Amino acid sequence: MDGPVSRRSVRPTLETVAREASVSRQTVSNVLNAPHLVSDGTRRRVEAVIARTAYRPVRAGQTLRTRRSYLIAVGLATPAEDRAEVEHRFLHALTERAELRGYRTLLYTAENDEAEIRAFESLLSEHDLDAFVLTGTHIDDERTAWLYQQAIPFVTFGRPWRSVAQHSWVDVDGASGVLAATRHLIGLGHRRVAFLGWPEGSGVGDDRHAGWLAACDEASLPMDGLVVRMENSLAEGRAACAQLLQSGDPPTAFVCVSDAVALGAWAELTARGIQPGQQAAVVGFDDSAAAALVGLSSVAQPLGEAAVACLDCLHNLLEQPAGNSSAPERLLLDPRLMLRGST
Amino acid sequence: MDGPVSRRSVRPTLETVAREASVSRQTVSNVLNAPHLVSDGTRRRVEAVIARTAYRPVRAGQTLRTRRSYLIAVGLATPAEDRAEVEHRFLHALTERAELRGYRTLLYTAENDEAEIRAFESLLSEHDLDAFVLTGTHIDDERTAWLYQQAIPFVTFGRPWRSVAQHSWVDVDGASGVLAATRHLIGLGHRRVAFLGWPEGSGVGDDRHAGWLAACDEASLPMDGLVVRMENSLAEGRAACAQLLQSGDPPTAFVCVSDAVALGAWAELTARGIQPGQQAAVVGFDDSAAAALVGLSSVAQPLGEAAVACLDCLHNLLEQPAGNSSAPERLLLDPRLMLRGST
DNA sequence: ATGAAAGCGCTAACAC
DNA sequence: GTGTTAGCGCTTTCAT
Repeated sequence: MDGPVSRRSVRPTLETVAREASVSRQTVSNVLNAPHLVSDGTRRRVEAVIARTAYRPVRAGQTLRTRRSYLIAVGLATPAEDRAEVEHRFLHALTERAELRGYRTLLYTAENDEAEIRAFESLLSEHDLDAFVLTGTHIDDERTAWLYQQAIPFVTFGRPWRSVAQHSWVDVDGASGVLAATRHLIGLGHRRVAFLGWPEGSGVGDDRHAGWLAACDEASLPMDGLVVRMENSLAEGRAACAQLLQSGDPPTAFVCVSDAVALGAWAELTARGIQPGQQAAVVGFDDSAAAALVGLSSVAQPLGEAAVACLDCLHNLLEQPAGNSSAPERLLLDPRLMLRGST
Repeated sequence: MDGPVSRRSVRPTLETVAREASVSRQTVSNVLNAPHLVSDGTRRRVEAVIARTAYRPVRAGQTLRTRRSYLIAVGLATPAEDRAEVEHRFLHALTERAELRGYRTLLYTAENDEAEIRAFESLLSEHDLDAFVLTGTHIDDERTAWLYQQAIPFVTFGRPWRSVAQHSWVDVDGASGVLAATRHLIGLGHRRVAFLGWPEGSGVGDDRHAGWLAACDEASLPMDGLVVRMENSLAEGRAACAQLLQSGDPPTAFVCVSDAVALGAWAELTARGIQPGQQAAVVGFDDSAAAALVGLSSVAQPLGEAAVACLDCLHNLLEQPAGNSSAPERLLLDPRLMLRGST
């Protein structure tokens, strides 16, 4: 096998291509960026040289000139046991689709809003980032306010919760997902359907709760004493399930705000010898690997679609003729109910 | 609140700073990149102006001149239920630590070696990537061969398995992790300790198997009929556990090659009314969220350390005076046994 | 120790 | 439709 060899052997530039095709550098540039300005003959001749020499424009030159980097920044959430999977799948879809459009995704980390804004500043001034994709939107989000104020292109995966900033966003309709799940359980004959949720006040949690509410309401099912709120953990989900089972008229189905909580309920049922899917039903949210592993039905977010939608939003912001800023887009995607053994 | 405002208001350049500090652009550049060449007085004066104007060098200019982008590319694995968590934690640590050293991480995706090499090419020629971090090394890895042949700086998280390419790598000592786990079980009094592993031939799986082998060997414990090999899934782990339990002299402990397999064993034991941690023991590998959720003991990879080590390797490759390529580094990190209820 | 000149690769603006 | 000129922000080289 050959040993290492310098990779700097031949590196065609615009100049090289121009010379070989007997045109000016500008014409080569036009073939690439504004082909309609070039006559067919010239265009083909230049394209042939480009293909033969495997010429590729150097981004740094373009960036220096145009202030566009074709780089999109994405924040990487601090590893909290629960978010990793969703984050990973979204990121993968986003990166893969961005590549198709000639963009690359750049990662950054930040512990809080303030740190994230500092990250924006340095990303912007150093690498001329074209746009940002934010996740984990929350009430009083300083990040979106800052970006909006600076007129920097961005989109959030997660709708704004009481935000002053006008911006494009993409989100998954949690209420609709939970509604579908609850309806399914009701259709199966369940008449006492419990909801294991997060404490009130988190936009996402309240949204999912609303879906359960709507389903029970439309079927005129009881709701009193069937809601338990807790932090997001298996242990708490398990305890909540136990608590409900001990009540006089226990539920037969458990709709859960997350897979962690649902797995807790699942564990409690199993421990009591109650087979999920037979004598009782459980549904989670997020379609995690663990859910698939134990056969837990769960509401799956369309992460690939969400990523594409985010890129569409950015496209509209970035490829817009300057000054002509169109209205922000809002897109709510429907999740999909993944049915497994637990229902 | 104020409406959006153009962010192009003031953008100090070297020129700006030079003028305000009454020095040449070159001196400002030296203050930043070679402070020892500048007299104390001048340096302080220039630094003051830099601070006041919040000047930051534009990477595109530097990159154009020096062919260094301060960008490190990392491949994002295709979402396979199992890898997401490890990948996410490694990526987070890598990005966070890279930022501290003035580097940013750029993501790319690729379905296979060939596609990944094409990604290298375009990343290199377009964005002048400084280095690559690869994961998921495997036998006959074309990626490392290519990078090595092109003399491009890179490091792998995962040791080379029969590779011709000489390169720096960082890996976690799976054998040592499983050895520690098995020893722990033996110390607890278990005399028939089973190993649930992957099919032979995967470097990683064989490595972990070797740890179990060594522990049983040193304690003169039986090994015959105590190994079951399977694909990585909960279902197969469960079946394997059931199969072993039905044998004449069933094992009392199960050392597993992954959390997925271990969770399968855990599920089978629970279903049979055998309490993991009481009448039987189970240990997994990777310290996944699911393991923490159900109280499964597991071997945890030191992902943060691994990320730092990868960056150290890259540092040595990148900051090296040209031509003076030091020998590749190899680093095997010890994992940590996370003890929970299942043992 | 500091400054001046040149040029990295590219495209905007304008001339023809 | 094509070429010429200028310059994006930075660092290398060389002169002082």
